[in-house]
Amino acid sequence: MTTTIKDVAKMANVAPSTVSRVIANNPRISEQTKRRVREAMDYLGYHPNFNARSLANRSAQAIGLVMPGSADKAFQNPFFPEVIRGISTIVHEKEYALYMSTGQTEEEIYEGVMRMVQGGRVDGILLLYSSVDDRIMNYLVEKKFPFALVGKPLKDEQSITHIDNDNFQAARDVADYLISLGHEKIGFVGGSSRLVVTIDRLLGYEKSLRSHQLPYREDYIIHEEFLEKGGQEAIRKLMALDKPPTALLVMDDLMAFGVLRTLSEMQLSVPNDISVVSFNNLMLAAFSTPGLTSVDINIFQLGYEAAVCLMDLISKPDQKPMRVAVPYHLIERQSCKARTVQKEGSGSM
Amino acid sequence: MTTTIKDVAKMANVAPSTVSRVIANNPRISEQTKRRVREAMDYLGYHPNFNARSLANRSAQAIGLVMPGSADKAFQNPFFPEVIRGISTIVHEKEYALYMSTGQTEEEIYEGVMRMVQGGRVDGILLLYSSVDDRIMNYLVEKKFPFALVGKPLKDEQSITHIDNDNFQAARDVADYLISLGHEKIGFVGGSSRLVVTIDRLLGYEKSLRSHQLPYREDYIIHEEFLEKGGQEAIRKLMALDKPPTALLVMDDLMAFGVLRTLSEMQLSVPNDISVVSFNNLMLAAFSTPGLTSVDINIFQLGYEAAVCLMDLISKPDQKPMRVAVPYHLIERQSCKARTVQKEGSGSM
DNA sequence: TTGTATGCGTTATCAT
DNA sequence: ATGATAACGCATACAA
Repeated sequence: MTTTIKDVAKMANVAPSTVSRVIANNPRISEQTKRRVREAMDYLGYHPNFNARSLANRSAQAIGLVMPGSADKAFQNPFFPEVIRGISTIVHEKEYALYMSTGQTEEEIYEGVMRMVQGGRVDGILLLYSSVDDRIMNYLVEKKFPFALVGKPLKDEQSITHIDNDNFQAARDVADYLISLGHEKIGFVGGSSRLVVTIDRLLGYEKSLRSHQLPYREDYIIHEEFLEKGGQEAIRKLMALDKPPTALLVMDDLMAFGVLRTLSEMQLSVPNDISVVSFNNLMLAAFSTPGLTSVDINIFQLGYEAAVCLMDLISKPDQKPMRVAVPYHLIERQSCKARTVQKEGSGSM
Repeated sequence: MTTTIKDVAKMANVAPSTVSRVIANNPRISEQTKRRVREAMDYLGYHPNFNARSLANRSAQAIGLVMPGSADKAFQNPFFPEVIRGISTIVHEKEYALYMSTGQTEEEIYEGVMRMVQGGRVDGILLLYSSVDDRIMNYLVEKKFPFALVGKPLKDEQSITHIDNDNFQAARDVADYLISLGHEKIGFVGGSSRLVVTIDRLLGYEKSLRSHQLPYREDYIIHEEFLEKGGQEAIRKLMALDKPPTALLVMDDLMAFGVLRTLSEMQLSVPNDISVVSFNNLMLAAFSTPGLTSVDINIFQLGYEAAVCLMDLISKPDQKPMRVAVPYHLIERQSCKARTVQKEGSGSM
C-alpha cells in the first residue's frame, strides 16, 4: 500500500538495510549509492514509518505535555499557550513532535501519562505544573523516565530537573513593594494550596509581613482557581471582612481581572480604594483599566528552558538533574497607589 | 525490559494472542481466562506499546493539528488555544491523542505534515486555517487522507469537510450595522489576502457598501497580520489618508487592540472620533477600554464541531464530506457610536 | 561498502 | 475458546 523501505530498495537495486543506512546517513555507504537510493526515495515519495522506527529504535522523537486538567481546561488561562510557545521553539529545532495528553480528572491524566510513557509514544515529559504529592511526578520519578518540571518540586529538589522563578523572593518583593507604599492590610489571593507555586509565594508574602512586624492574618489568605471567577470569589470574601485589606497580592492576572471587575461592580476604585498587584503579566494586564501592575515571570522563557533541559535529559543518558531559575520583574502600571498615612501608624518605614 | 504481552501471557499461562484478545475484549474469550489475564496485566503493570499496535493495526489513535506557522507563532493569538479547547474535549472523549506539528515556514510545516501522515503518527488531520492554494490541503486531498478544515475552502466546497461561520454574511451584517449608525466611510482591516476568511469577509463588506450605494475605496482596505502590531500598522496607514474612515471593521480582536492603542496615542477617541467593530470576541474584548464591540464567532464550537466531523471521517470509511456552519452574533459594547448626520448627507438610512 | 537475518511488541489469519 | 505463526516497517549485529 504505502511505499516502504523495501520498495525503495528494490528500485535502487540495494538491500533494505542499505536504504535504512542511507536514511541514517551512515558514513559507510558510498556517495554513489546514497544518491541512487535518495533518488528512488524522492521518486516514490517515500517517508519512513514512525511506528516501525520507534519500535525498532525505542525512541519516538516526540515529547509529551502534561497540564493540570486537559487542554480544554488549562487553555482557559493564557499561561499555558505561552509556555508552549517557548517549548515549541526548541522542540521544533530538534525536529521533535509535541504530544498533548487529554484527560479531565487527575486519574484520567495519570492514565494518559502512563499510556504515553509505557506505550512508547514519547521520549520525555514536560510537567507544566507542580503540586504537592503528585502521582504523576512520583510515577515518572519511580520509572526514571526523563522529565522536566515547570515549577519547583516540594521535595527532592536536588534530584528533579526543574525550571521556575524564585517565587518566594518574588512574592516577598511584591509584598515589600506594597508595604513601601504604606499598606499594612494586604490580602493574598492565591491558587490551590496544593500547588507548590502557591506555597512558595505565600511563604514569601509571610516573610515580608513578618520582617515588617505586620500581622499575618489567616482571613486575608484566599485560595481559588486561576481564573477570572476565582478572583471574583476571592474579592467577595475579602470585602466581607470587618477590616478588608487595602492592597492585594493576586497570584494570577486572570484572577486579578475578576477582582477588578467585581470591585468596580461594588463601586470601589482601584487604585484609590484598593491596590492590586498580580503575577504573569499577560497581555491583558496592559489592557485592563486601570493597567495592572504585574510581575513578569517570563513564561515563554520558562517553557523554553524546560524544553532545553528535557532535551539534554533525553540525549545525554547520564545528565545530572538541573535547576534553572528564570528571572522576573515587576511591571508597574496603574493599579497601585501609595496609602495616606494611617492614624494608628506603627510607623513602619 | 518493559513488560510485554509475552510476559503477561507467560504469567497467565496463555498464548500471547489470547492476551491480545483480552485487550480487545474479544467476546470469544471465556470470562475466566479474561480475569486471569487481567490480573496478570495488573500485577505486572502492563501497558500496550502503541507503536507496535499502530504498526500492526495501521491506526495511531491520534490526530494532528496544523496551524499557520508553528505553535510558538500561532499561540500568540488566543484564537488557537480556544479552538484547541473545543477540539480537545471531543478528542479526549474518544480517547485519542493530539499531535502538534512544529515548523516555522510553510515548507517546514508541509514537511511536518507529510511526516505525520506518511509516518503513521496520526489517523487524521485538523487544518486550523484555510488559505488560497494551500500545499498542505492539496496534499491531503490528493492522498485522500482524512481531514477537516476550520474555515472554508476556496474551491471544492462540496468535497472538503469544513467547519466555519458564514463569514460573508457576518461581515455584511457588521458593515450594515456601522452604516445604520450613520457611517459612510468605513475602513476594512483584514488579515492576509491569501486567507479565505479575509476574502469572504471582504466580499461581505463590499456587498454591504454596494447595497447602500456607498463607494468601495481601495485605500480603505488594509491587510495585516492578526496581531496587535498588525492593527497598529493598519490604523497608521488609514489615518494618514486625506479622508480617514469614521468607522472600522477589524477582522481580529488582537488587531483591534493595536488599533485602539495607536488611536489613543494619537489622542483620538473611540467611539467619539471613530467607531470600531472586530471579530472573535476574545476575553480581552470585554476588558479593553472602551469595551470592544465584537462578533462572537464561537471559536470553541468551531473546534468542537471540527473534531466531531474528523472523528466521523476516520471511523466511517465512506462518510460523505460535511459542512457545518457555526452561528455568530454581534456583542455590542462601547466601541461604536452613531455618527451625527453628515453635511453632504446622501441621506442613506 | 553492502547484504542477510533477526528482533522490536502487536494484531490477524489460520488452525485446532 | 485458544494456540501457533505470519505480517507490520524498520534498525542492527553479524557476515561477506
